[in-house]
Amino acid sequence: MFVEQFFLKQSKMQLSKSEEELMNIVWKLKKAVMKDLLDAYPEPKPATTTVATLLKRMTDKGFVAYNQIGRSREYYPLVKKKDYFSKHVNGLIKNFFNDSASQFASFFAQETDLTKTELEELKKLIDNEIKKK
Amino acid sequence: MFVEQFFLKQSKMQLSKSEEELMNIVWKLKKAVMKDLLDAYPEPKPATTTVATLLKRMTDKGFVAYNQIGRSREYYPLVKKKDYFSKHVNGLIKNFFNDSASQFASFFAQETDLTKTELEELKKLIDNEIKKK
DNA sequence: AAAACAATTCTACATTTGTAGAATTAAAAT
DNA sequence: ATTTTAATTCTACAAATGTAGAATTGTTTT
Repeated sequence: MFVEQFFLKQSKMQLSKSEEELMNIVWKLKKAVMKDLLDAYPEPKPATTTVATLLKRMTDKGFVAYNQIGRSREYYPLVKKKDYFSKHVNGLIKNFFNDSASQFASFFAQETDLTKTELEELKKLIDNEIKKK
Repeated sequence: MFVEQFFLKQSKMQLSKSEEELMNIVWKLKKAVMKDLLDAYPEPKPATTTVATLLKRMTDKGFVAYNQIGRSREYYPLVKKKDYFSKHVNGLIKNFFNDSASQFASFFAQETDLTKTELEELKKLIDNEIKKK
């Protein structure tokens, strides 16, 4: 395989559903050893080896790394949730809304059930953003 | 396999990436035979058989159906884009924002690069939503 | 009619994903 | 020191996904 292709693949790679679930735990805990991760899982918890496999794959994909602490490892995220998310949402937007964020926004405002208060807050927030521009 | 499990699976089932891409085309065209679908694909187009496989899987999953027109089929979506989407976005929200739509909203407002004009429009839209409540 | 085209079905196969047992090893608790 | 616990690595395997060739069969063109 060519090196360039390798890197392309690398950057393209994304987490699978269950990796995402685990990633979420990692983000929440910030730093965690196997036990912490397992504890954070809701019932029914997966087998330790399952989590280990996922962590390995996520490490290979460059989403987490770890510090060796004795014989165990303290895992931590390599990508910020925010960044991961932006990409994700932008993918959605690109895929379904002809790359138009505003189209998505209006969809979102209409289709999600935000309460009046939440909407008010959102409005405030947007006002702030407008001021920044 | 138990019937209940079957239905559970059914409802849980979702489209894969490339199925999603195709679904998007189906939504856009509303009704389309193989040729139309292939034409709508950007270069490099997949093999006809690839699309056929995807359509088969999507049909099995209950996302598209078709009318037999002579030799070929006229495919059409069984789920509305909007519905598919809501679920999708709600999944995102649940997964990453502790199920808080407003948290997602604020993330969205801050992290997506909407222009000033778009933000203004969004604000108007939100105002409308507020009035509806 | 012969050739070219369109669509479908079958078969196939490499990768990726979900899940976890077995074996090993070190550390912690009794 | 012996047992228990925690973590890791190795191996495995079924299901899902991405992709498409081969074969077949009508349909349309030339």
